[in-house]
Amino acid sequence: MPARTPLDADIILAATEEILRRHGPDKATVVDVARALGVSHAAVYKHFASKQALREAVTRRWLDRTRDTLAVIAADRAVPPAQRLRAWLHAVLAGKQAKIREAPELFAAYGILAAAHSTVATDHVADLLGQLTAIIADGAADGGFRTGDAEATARAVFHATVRFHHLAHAGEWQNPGIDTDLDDVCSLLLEGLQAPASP
Amino acid sequence: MPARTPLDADIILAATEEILRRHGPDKATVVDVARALGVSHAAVYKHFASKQALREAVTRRWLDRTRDTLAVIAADRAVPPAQRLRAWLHAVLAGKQAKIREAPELFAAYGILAAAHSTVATDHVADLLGQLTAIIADGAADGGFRTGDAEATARAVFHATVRFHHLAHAGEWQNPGIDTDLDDVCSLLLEGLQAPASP
DNA sequence: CTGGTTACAAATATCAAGTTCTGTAACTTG
DNA sequence: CAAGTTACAGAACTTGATATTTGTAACCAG
Repeated sequence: MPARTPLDADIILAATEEILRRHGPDKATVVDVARALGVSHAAVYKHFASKQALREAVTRRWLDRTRDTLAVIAADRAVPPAQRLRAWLHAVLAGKQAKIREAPELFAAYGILAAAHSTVATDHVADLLGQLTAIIADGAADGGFRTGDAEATARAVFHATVRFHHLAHAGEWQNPGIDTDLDDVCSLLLEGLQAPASP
Repeated sequence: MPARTPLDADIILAATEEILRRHGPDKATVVDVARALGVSHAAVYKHFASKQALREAVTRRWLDRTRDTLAVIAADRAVPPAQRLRAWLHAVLAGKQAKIREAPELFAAYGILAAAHSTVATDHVADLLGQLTAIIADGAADGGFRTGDAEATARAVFHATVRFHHLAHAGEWQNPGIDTDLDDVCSLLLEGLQAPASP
């Protein structure tokens, strides 16, 4: 019996996200997703080539929402670049803390994906690096940042703040001192970026 | 039949390290260690309270050797603090790369220990932080570092270089660009430390 | 021919059995 | 009694039979 509901990619993604949220990434099967939609599991394979592809699509959608939120902060010319950099880095951390709190299962799914070397993870990092580069380029233009290559500098800042955004350190984000720690690293980096001249 | 060999803690530790090296941390049992020494496994328990304690003792010995090597670099007053800081951070990375290359099984054992929240890991970090603090204190005294609290600054530097010493990032230490990456972060941090005045 | 179905092979996961390992205790010997 | 032994209970690991899941193919309705 066909034509119960139309069943397109979006509906499948929403259902998958729900199943993932409920069952967690290890126990969520595509049979579960199909059952939730009232179709056979082969039907979802008409829309997604593999379980891996389905997982990636869900995670990508989820990460893109984060990216868009952060983009607003990164592009806000009203805030001076130094302050904006600090705010952006704190927002990255706060966003991930919120994700863990609200959807630990989805967060775990992202971890599995990252470990599997999916492009979803590297693409997301590239997006964030782009935003960081924009902030630093702004700072070089009018905020007193002394930097030749904004992209290389962005990479260095990203590497120096790995503890505050890389999944491997998610456990430390619960520490009460984590925001102070980030502030301290920010201060050190901003000092370096804003230094009038190098010896 | 007693009194074949004396059997003290050191002999057991050496045998354990050998077994660990050969079998890896998951497959190495205390029965294996005892067999290698030609005694019953209960004999080992006369010297170490538990398998966990035995593993910790082996790892602690191993890490202490690293600590001592790095201490030489940290304490070398002949090298100016800025350069010494850079050299020390590179030595930390190089040391871990060498460990992975030469004794991946022992390295894995350390990872298991760290995950189990053993004090061995936190003690080692404390040791390294102490060395870093000493370098920065030297820099504050005579190397042109502008820092109020050497210990807090050391912590910030340690956090900012997490990618280059935390086990979670061991996979990235194979990347060809890793040394350049560390250099770039070092430069940024040193710029911050040496900045003549903050805005 | 789009959007679904059922049916099936291969890869994976689960579970209950037997086995090995950890840790303790009671025992032996110089 | 120091330095070991054997013996044993419970926890943790194999192992292999069974069940689920993934992914594909051949088939059907509008």
